[in-house]
Amino acid sequence: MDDRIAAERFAALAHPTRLNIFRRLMQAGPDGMAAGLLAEALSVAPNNLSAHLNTLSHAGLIQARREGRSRIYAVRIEATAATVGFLVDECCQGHPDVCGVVAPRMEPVGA
Amino acid sequence: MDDRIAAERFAALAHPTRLNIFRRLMQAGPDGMAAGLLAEALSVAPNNLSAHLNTLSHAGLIQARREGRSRIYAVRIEATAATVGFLVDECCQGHPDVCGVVAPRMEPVGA
DNA sequence: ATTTCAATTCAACGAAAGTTGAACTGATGG
DNA sequence: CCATCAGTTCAACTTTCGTTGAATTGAAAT
Repeated sequence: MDDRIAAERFAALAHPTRLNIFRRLMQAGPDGMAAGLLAEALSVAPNNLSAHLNTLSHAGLIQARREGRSRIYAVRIEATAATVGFLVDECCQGHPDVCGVVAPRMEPVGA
Repeated sequence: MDDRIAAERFAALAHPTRLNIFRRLMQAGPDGMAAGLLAEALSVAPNNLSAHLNTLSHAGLIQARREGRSRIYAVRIEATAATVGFLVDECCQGHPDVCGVVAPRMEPVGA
């Protein structure tokens, strides 16, 4: 992944409100969540929320679809995974032990 | 980890130059690297670099020590690991498969 | 057609981040 | 003590970000 894209994605996550939005959308799963519900759940003004959603969208971390008069937002899983992967790769350079935090609980299927 | 701290750390990484600094310091390992060498390696003006190092420092991602007239910077591994962990936890909420991307090549021992 | 609801867009403002060049601190060597 | 080298700090400026309230789009219902 390009450094600039990575930086843009970190920037998108670098705000408490957006981090909350992201978390909620992650909890919501692939079906996503309407903007209005997000606004209410997080007590954010709708126009304000729109701006934040736009930032996350532009960074490629989320995606919107229309449904009736609502707009449903959902996390873009591949992009998110790639971002995690990028950070992990950065971290592991020369120090794989750092990444131990990521997948320490994995058990071989046959165990 | 507190959301605000996480956001601050993402913000610290949300800049191409700082991302490069961070990567170099990761490569350098626990011994770290002098500010001057970093400045030369990354072609960044020393005062500018100082500002970025300060941002990363304040976010807790790196640490400085004095050595002669140089100042040596090194990554704070625990903090870095915690940050990766935070992001992974966020991502896995309700969708553990996302984290699969991190370690997709793992083969069950018995397979 | 008009009203209503969901959400975004716009213009304007204040606050924060990034950059630049000059001045400064602190350690080393003559 | 004076010069020098490493690095930081400072003040000024520009750019970008975040927030606010009002106006707008687009879909649904009457």
